[in-house]
Amino acid sequence: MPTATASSNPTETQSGRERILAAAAQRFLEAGYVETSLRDLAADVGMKAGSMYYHFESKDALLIAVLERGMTFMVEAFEGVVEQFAAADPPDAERRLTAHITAHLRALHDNRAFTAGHVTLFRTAPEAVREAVLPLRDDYEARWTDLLADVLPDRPIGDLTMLRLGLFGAMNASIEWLDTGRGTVDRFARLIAAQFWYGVGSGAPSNTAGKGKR
Amino acid sequence: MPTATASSNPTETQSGRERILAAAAQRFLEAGYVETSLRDLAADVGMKAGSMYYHFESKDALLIAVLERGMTFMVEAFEGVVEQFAAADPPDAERRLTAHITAHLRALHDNRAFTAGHVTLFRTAPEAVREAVLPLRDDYEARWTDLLADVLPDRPIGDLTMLRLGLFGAMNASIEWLDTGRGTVDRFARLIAAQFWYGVGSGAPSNTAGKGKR
DNA sequence: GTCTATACTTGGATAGAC
DNA sequence: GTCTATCCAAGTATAGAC
Repeated sequence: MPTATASSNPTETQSGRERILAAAAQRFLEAGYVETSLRDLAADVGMKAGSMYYHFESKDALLIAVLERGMTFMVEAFEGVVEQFAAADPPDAERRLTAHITAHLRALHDNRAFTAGHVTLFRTAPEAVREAVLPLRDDYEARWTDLLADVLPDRPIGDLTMLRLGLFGAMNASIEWLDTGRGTVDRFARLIAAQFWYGVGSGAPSNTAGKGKR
Repeated sequence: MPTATASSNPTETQSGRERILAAAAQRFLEAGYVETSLRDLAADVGMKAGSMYYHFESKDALLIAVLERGMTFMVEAFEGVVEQFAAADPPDAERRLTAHITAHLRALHDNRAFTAGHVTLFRTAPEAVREAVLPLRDDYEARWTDLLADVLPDRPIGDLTMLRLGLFGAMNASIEWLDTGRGTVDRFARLIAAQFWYGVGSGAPSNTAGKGKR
C-alpha cells in the first residue's frame, strides 16, 4: 500500500502515480524542472498531458513529491547507520563518521533520480516547492550537525557548520561527475572520509602509504 | 576598450552591453536561466525586450558571455598566485595549496554574479552554451589537476581526480550558503584548506588547538 | 483513468519606424 | 540605439466526453 515510505513495493506492475513519479524524477534530473514539459513526461509513461492531473494537482506538486521521497531515502540511510552502531560498543569517532559518509553517498547515488534534485534544482525551485520541502531538509541537516558536534567536541560551532557545509558540498557534487555504472561510489566514500579525517598532507592511510614527509 | 578581459573599466558610466551583461548575470544567478525572461532583463536596464538584440544575438549568447567572463576571473586568480610564487623560493606544498584555495574562493565570491553560473546553471544549460564554454572550464581544471599532482606526488591519478572534484565541490557549494556580506570568505578558505591538508581528526592547526585525541 | 479539445499565458525572436 | 508591434511556438491547466 502506498505509504509515503521510500521503499518501493509495487504489488502488480506499478501504479500510475508511481510510474509518473519515477519518470518525472528522471526527467527533472536530466533536463531540469522548467525545461521538462508535462507533455514529455506524459509521453514517457504512455499518457497524454491532461491525464497527469488525475494523479497530481500541479507540476509543483510533482516536484515536491520527488524531493520528499529523495530526502526520505537520505534520512533512512542515516538512521540505518545509527541503528547499526546502537548495538555495538561505543563507536570510534573516525569509524562512525566514515560509516555515515558512506551511507550518505550510497543513498545519494542508489536513488539518484530522487535525491539529486536536492543538489541540482532545489535552489531555483518555485517558492512553494522550497517551502514544502525545507522542513525535511532541515531535519536531515540537524542530524549531521549533531553528529559532527559529537565527533569533534573541541570545535566551535562556527567551524562545525562550515565543516558540515564543506563536506556536504564535496559529497553532493559527486552527483554531477560520479558515474554510478562504474561502481566507484565506495571508493570515493573511503577517499573522502580519509581525506576529511586525516587530511592529504601527512602520512595517512591511503592507497599508497604516504611517506609522512612533505 | 572592451577587451574580453574580466577587469571592468567603464570609461563613462557603462556601455549598454556591459549593463545588460551585469543585469543578466544577477538575474540568472537568482532566478535561473529559463526562469529569466528577456523582458525582465530589459526592464532591469531600462530598455525593452526587442532592444536587447542590438547587443546580443540571442539569449544563449548572453549566457555564454556571462559564463566566459566568470571563468576568466577564475583563471586570472589562479595565475595571480602562480606569479606570486614565481618570485619566491620553492614554495612549501601546504602554503601553495592554501594560497590557491584562498584565491579560488575569493575570485568565486568577489565576482559571484559571473562565476556562480558555473556551479548552478552550467549543467542544465542549452547544449550550445555548454559546448561554447567547456574549453575554458577544461583549461581551468587542468591547472588544478597539475597543481595537485605536483603537491601530492605519491598519489595515483585516480585519487588526484577524486580529491580535486571533492575539493571543488566543497569550495563551489559555498556559493549557495556563504553570505559574502559577512566577509567570512577568508575564514572558510583557511578552514577548508587546513581541513584538506591536515584533516579534522588529529591535532591540527585550527581555531581551538586540538588535543590530538578523538 | 485516460482521452480530446481548447482556453489562457508567456516567452524568444524579427521588422521596421524613429 | 531604442521603440512598437507582431509572429510563432510552447507550456500549464481545465472541461467534458468516453
